[in-house]
Amino acid sequence: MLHFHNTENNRKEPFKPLVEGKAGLYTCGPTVYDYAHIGNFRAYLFEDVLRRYLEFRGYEVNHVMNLTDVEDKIIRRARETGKTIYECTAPYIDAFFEDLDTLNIKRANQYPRATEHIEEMLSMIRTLRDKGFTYEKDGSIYFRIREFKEYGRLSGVRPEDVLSGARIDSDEYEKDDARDFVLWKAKKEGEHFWETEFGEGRPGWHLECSAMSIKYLGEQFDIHCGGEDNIFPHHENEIAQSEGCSGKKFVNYWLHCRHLLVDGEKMSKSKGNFFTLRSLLDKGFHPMAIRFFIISNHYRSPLNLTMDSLQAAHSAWSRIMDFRQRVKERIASNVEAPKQIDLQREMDACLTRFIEHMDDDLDTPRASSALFDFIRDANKIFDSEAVGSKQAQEALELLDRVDETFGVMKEDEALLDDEVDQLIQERQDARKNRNFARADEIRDLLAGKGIILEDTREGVRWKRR
RNA sequence: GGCGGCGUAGCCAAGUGGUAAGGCAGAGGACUGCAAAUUCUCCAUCCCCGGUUCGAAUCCGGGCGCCGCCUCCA
Repeated sequence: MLHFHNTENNRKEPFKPLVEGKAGLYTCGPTVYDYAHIGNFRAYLFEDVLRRYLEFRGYEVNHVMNLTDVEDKIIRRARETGKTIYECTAPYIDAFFEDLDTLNIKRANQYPRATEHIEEMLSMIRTLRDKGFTYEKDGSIYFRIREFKEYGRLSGVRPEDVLSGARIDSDEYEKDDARDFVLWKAKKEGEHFWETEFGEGRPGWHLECSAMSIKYLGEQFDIHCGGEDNIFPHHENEIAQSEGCSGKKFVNYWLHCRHLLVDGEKMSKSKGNFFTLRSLLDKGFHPMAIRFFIISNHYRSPLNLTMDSLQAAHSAWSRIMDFRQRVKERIASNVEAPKQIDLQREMDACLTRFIEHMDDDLDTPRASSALFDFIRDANKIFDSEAVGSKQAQEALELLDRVDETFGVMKEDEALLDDEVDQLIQERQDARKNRNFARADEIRDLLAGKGIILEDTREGVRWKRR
């Protein structure tokens, strides 16, 4: 039985979807004013694993991720550069989707954009106004949290505590109460705006997620995710708005991932520990190693990224890929052999443990240990030469089954240029003639090009890096 | 100040009452022309102090240390 840790009550609960066999999933997406950083991708990877595992478990998932394409920083940049907000965000939207592909993140069913859902947001404001949740001040519309009795249900932040915080900053917009949040922001001079019944302005950030999730998933849906920093105030405010409108329970399961740290500290540009996916790739890290590093840690634990930990993840990932390669070679060899009962038992155990651990709030670290245990035991059996092609095929199917969720076993295009191909041939000839000096010379040369050679009984095998 | 989380081997990281998964790194052995890959062996008593219990990394209390949120930052 699948269980999730629900932020709302801080407990693990069995997952019961609203509709049998289906799962509605909303995940807070990027603000597209810059390249997403690796911390953002931790959240998207966690959500990808969640979505993949739900599908693995037979759920039909409707996954919606928003693109925040209008907010203060975007508007500021547009004003500074003289471009439209759409011109400012377009390149980063493209980059975002490229990065998703790089990390083998499955596409959501919908990527609604804030700018295309202004009407839905206005409609919510209208309803909230009619129900007495809002007030207007200087052209902006605010949500009065006092009117929503359950405010604080998700985060545990009690309204009366918010004010005691030392860092309340409300100088930009005047509110009745610093704890209230804005639904509609009056435009300032030179800013992008929409002409509406509430005046010229733009939507507040929290509103878009409520409007779009309700539009695509309904007033009630199963799962809503984001990074831990979204718990308060963003998701707390979403609940207030959404439930204020509908009068119904908005979301049944709130899942949040902890932050990714770099060298033990929160990423920030000023500390110089700020990485985009692209900058890590430039340092030579393999995208699948980055993916494995992130998904093989538990999503509710802080994750500390260091160059060493990425390197270690690469080694671990290589172990998986080396084994997979070995299995594929065995399949291709067309060897007949009686079925290995031991291997069958290990395969069954691997899948059983994998499911058991993933069912337990997506315990990917333990799920991966089930995989590694299998790889070790299977390698041992393969060493004995006792596995036939047919059973190797079954082993490959098991790996693929696991990878439906992990998504780390994406292979590189297996292309070698002619020069490298010739060098490998030349080295094989040299080895035959026992000219090991030349053979080693070539191996070192190729290593310098990032190509690693392994001499196996079946012949030479190569891989990158 | 308020809310929440964490502290397990050199590093990463599971494990929430019965005598510590897994990965990386390291040492040694097997295999190999040498490597690589693979495999075998070795490598912790769980921040500190009390308490509960037949029994605690796991529960309770108190410390110490670290982190996040309370700013439209996943």
